[in-house]
Amino acid sequence: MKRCYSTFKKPLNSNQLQLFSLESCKSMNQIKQTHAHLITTGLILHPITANKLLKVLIASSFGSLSYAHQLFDQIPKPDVFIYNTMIKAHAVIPTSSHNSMRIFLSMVRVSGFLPNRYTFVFVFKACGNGLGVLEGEQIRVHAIKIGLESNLFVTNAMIRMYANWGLVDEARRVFDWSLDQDLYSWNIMIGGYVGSGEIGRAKEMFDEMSERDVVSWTTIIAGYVQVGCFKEALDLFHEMLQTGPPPNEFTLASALAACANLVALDQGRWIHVYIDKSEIKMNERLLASLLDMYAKCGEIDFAAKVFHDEYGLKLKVWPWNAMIGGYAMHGKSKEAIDLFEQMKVEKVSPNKVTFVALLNACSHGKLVEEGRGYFKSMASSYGIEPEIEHYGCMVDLLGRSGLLKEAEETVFNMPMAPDATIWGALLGACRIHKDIERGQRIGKIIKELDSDHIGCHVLLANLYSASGQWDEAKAVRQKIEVSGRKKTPGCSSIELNGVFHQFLVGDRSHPQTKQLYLFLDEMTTKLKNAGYVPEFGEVLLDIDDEEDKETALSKHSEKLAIAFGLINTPPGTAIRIVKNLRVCADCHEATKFISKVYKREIIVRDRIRYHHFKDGFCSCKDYW
DNA sequence: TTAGGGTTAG
Repeated sequence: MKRCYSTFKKPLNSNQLQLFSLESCKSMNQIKQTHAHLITTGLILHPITANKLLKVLIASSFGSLSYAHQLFDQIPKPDVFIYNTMIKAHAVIPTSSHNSMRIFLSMVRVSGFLPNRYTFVFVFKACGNGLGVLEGEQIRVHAIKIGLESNLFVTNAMIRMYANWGLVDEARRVFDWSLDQDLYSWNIMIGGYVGSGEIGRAKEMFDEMSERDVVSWTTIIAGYVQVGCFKEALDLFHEMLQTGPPPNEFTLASALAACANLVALDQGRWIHVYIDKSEIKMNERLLASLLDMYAKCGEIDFAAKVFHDEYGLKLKVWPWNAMIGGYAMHGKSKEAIDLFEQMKVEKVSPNKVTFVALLNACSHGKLVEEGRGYFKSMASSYGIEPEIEHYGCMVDLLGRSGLLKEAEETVFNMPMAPDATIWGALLGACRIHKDIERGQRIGKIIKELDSDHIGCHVLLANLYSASGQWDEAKAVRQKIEVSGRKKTPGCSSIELNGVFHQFLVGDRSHPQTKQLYLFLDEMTTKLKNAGYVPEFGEVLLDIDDEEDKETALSKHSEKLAIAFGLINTPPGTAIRIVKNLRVCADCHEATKFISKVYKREIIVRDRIRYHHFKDGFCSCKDYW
């Protein structure tokens, strides 16, 4: 406001006045009015004015790229600036990047301009953002001819382009050949390795850096989060706090993701306080990470409080998605649906992630009709075409609620090829409802596809053993072993005073092992006295002896972790466990009894959702 | 002298 006032006090010439009114445009209508005015006064012929109008159209939230493009087509003699502005605008939109190329070629061939270093930065961006290697190489030849290939900005854009294509070795070659590299070059390379899943090489480069800024740190921390090394990510975050630059909102979002996945509530809370105390600007993404952390640490009600307190960010879709996803995880389907309806009232447009969360909520609450309705509304009411993830949700929803035929039909009628997750959802449903015939049929398809998804084969083996067909189960297991692929071992962890303790099935590596197993024996007896009966259907090995079956069950990783929690925490405190796979029926039953017998709240997060055990009941109401 | 490169959900 102050600046506007002082600008008005100074006398302006008509040109300045036009530029000023352009920048203060608040709607498409105002832009159109100004545009008309620029035409009548002839000012539109001035390249700077035309470019300014283009920029407003491209950069403002209400502007439109197609209008900008129309304007661009009407400019009789666009200068290099205007060309570059248009190339850049199209470059950042993957579906539009071919337009960048078209404009570039027209600039060179029709107008006969020599591209400058800015031009190449934008065109390379477009190439890495939706165009192919052929186009990129073609542009590279142009750059070499003009002698701009060695310009640092251009080189960095090229490194980024190759990294985007997944050609990280070629990116590295450009990096190594480059005469000088700066912090950006290094950060782009590290980001490239991270994007290709090569966290080891990313870390090597990170360690070699003579100087690291906040982006270097954030990239490597986010990289560890991406590959599931949450502990390493958090360790690096602590190292950064001690020796590195102050974290920014990007860093904290990644650190929160690590806390969320480790169920490290104390550290997550610490970051929340850090955000409030420091100058970190809360944005919709950081808020979403914060809500996700609270939800994943079991504090869904507190997440809701934070969400409602941050009213200013309620116009963005990210926090809504985090909350709806959080409710879904906790099986609070009604709350998730209410929030989605509230979102409509607030006129926040949902995106595809919103529907994944919403359909998951329906799935966990067995809300078949609602799920069907929302799935249909995606395309008809919101213009969002369902993607494979949404079909996955539907297969899961239908299958788990027992509508196996409809679930199978959904898979066969999908507009895209089903992936391993889809087959897994269907097979999982067959297992829950003990539909051997269908399961075998699905299993055969999976075998034919020779899916790399090891989980599918394991599910098939489990389906056989759950129905007592030990020979078939053995055969599938042997095939898995022969193929040399490894089943992900069940692993549960618990945080105690900031230290994580991990347990595998039958783990004997923990220092407290002896005490732990003694406690487990005692615990099993107590549970049985309270009415607990082991569920042998979950014993996946061909064991004849009842007693041995029971021993196999009692060593499941979540039981070990819970026992460890019971031993090491004061009576009455909640125990938080995180498991990498789904919780098994027997552990689920046992944990209900533990919560009652030991008077503890036990919050277990499995691969898909939360189980909140209290007084002998679970929040999932035995439907998961 | 109106422009440039790197990092954040399911």
